[in-house]
Amino acid sequence: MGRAPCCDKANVKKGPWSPEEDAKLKDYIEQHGTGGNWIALPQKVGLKRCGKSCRLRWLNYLRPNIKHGQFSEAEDKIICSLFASIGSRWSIIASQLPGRTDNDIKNYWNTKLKKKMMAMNPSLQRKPQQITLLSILQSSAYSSPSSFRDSNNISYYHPHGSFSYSSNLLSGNNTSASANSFFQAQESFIDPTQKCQFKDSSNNSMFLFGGEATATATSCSSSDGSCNNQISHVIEPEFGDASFVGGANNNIHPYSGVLEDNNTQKLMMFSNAGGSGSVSGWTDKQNGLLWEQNPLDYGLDEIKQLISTNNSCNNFLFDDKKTQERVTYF
DNA sequence: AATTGTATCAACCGCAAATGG
DNA sequence: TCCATTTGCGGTTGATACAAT
Repeated sequence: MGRAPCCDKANVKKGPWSPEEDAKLKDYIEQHGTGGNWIALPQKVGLKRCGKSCRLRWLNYLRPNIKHGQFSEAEDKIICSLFASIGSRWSIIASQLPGRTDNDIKNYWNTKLKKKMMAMNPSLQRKPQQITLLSILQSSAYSSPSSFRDSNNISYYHPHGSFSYSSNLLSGNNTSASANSFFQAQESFIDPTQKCQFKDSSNNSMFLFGGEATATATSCSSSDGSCNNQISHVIEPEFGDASFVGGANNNIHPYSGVLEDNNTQKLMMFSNAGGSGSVSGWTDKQNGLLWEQNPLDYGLDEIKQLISTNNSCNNFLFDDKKTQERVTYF
């Protein structure tokens, strides 16, 4: 028996707020306050929303004096200094920046400021480091299409360029549903009755998995190096030609894995998120070394080191005690 | 102009802490 | 002290906008 939901999910509206909903919530709270109970609030206001959703909408957008848009240099410095001092405690960081919300700061850090900090200190750029395939298979979890994340929250990416598919790359009579069943089936992850083709965007070749009528293995052999949607690899049903060398049964997220083609000794990574995801295309297996640590993916300690060696932030470093003293909790 | 890739950010989710009976 | 409920938080997702090809 799981945890009781905070509201009746079936009768609750989700997704973006309409101007009418915003107006209702804002008017009510300005006149009556929250009443100290967010869960009961939506009913009082006449909104089909979860109480948590109302709270978030009020705190992040509707309450007075919210500041949106460009962060100033001074704000950047405060954010990076506090991050170096206390880590990703966004609500505390937000309490030092009047008008800014924790969500805003978190988004800003994750999408812009972290990259900006790294760009300012190229000496700290991590050198690409190859790791063994085996170590990924034993420790990784799915992170995002094209990368794996290990138990230290470090992600690894395929070093040979971009490789993604969306459901419209599936050919023939396959649908995104069949793609998902391909990725999600954990024990026999290739359904022998389903034929799935994927396009390798690096050279426009196609590769094929499964299918009752097994195609003869063919390879891409065009003279100009482009395969133009020819089938370049065929994985026969029930692993005739390929081995599943990573996946759910190897402690990898069930939607991700690594295939090895026994004939060519090449490897391919796949991962999936909902109706889209990625496949890596085939890559030579080089003594078991395949993936590189993502040079953009820093851990907390490295970010702290980066910030503390960066002049732009040196004047703003706090110690933990002082930070605590200055924080006001509401 | 169409397609594909990438960045952004609002909103959701699950968990832990806080609260109160 | 216990337990149920609510609140707050941080991580993550997914729709959309924008950029690149």
